[in-house]
Amino acid sequence: MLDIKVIKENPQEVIDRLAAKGKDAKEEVAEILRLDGERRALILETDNLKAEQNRVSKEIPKMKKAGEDTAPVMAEMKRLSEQIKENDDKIRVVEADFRQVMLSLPNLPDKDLAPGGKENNQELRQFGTPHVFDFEPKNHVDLCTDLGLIDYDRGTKLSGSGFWIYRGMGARLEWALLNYFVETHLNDGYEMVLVPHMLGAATGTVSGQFPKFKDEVYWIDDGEEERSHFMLPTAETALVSLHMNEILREDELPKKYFSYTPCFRKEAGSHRADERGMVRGHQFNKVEMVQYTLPEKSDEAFEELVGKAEALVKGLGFHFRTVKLAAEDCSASMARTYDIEIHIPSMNGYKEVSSVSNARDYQARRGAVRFRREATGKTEFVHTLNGSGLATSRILPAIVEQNQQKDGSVVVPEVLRKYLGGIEVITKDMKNR
RNA sequence: GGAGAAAUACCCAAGUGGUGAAGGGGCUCCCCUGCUAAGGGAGUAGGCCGGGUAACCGACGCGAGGGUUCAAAUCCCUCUUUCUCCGCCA
Repeated sequence: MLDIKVIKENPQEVIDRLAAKGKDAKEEVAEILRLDGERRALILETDNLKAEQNRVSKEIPKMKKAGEDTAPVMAEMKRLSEQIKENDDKIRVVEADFRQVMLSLPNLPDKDLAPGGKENNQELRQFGTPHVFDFEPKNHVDLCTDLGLIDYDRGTKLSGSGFWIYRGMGARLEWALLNYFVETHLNDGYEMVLVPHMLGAATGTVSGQFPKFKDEVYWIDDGEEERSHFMLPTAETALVSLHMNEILREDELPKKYFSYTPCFRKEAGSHRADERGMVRGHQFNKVEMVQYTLPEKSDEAFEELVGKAEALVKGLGFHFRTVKLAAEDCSASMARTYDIEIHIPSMNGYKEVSSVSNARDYQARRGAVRFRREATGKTEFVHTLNGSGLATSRILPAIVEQNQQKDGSVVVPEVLRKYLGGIEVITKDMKNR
């Protein structure tokens, strides 16, 4: 949610900055200003009526004690009471409308972002060089099938298209990756948090996935939406809501968390021929990092998160590039996002393995996550940041494709070997182990 | 899943329709006491919203949301959470 003060003071700037994100907010901004004016006028009028009501209410017991006739006052108060009720109803409607429009506006992109979409993304840096093969490399679907790492057919049998099963060395490799991520984050001083995989609707609103993306998550039960649960699409949704409606102490910040969860997404209509295998499924494993910081410290925290994600990819020995997303390619809640992309030979291109974002105070406003500034005693909104560290669903395909050898075996990245009992190469004869 | 009880500030807790939501602990400041302990005094209810340059004023505020009433912590309804008991169960 944006700050109403900023919208009021400089509506044109808000419109201009949202335009960079491909959002024409002219109508919404006008509507917000109109509703805000209406709201304030109603509140002013009604507060005065209530002040009058409170004042007279205190007189009534005194009058009764003095034996005065209170009937005329009561009649007057009855009218006042009805007027107040009527106004309160109006305020409720206006505030609900106001909130709805406010929630629908995306976050302002940082000023240094290129406007427009993907085509304006800017590569910041590269690490390493793309792998070169002296034989015809196989794609990860064939490799995973041949090596018995992934059982696509039975995944489909169990749950339909978009699901797969990790088996034997495949499951162990997946688990090794998760262990590698967990251990790294622990060493960096992040708190490990295991969250519920089914979340209440409010969490989706805080992180900014709702109301826009309600149709992209799996809902568990019918009935009233506020009481329904959905399968979490990313641990960000849970971690960013952890301190909803709390006032944190300044010295508690920054809070650094990470979570491992499966992530569940409908991915409706996003199937593409070049995304075979494990690149896009309805369920995938991810370790997610989240920080809550002081506003003036969020840029620093952002660089830390990007550095951590890069270090994980580097540790696996991958060539990657870090890309600064153009305004329109950032998701609605985010002020800035860097993607880390690795090369997947069979896809002839780079695929995102981590996305690190700074939401600034946008999510904190939606969730009322505040801290008390010691110097002033006042509350302020925290900044929230998140980054994948990492999602395995694209790392495992990259490992098997980039580390494949001519005979179809796959070299295990060195950092993972200690989690695999020292195994250095995965071969066909390891099936079902 | 069923029955009962509960939810008031940092903690404990009083308060069943009427002017400022008791009291205690803790915390902060002051006094006294040669240190300590003890004692005395004062302060300590939040957050949001509205008006105002500000001091300040007003509205709201007793788990949440509605309702009854001139007036609700208090009465009614719905929901949430916690505790106790019963049932079911990996």
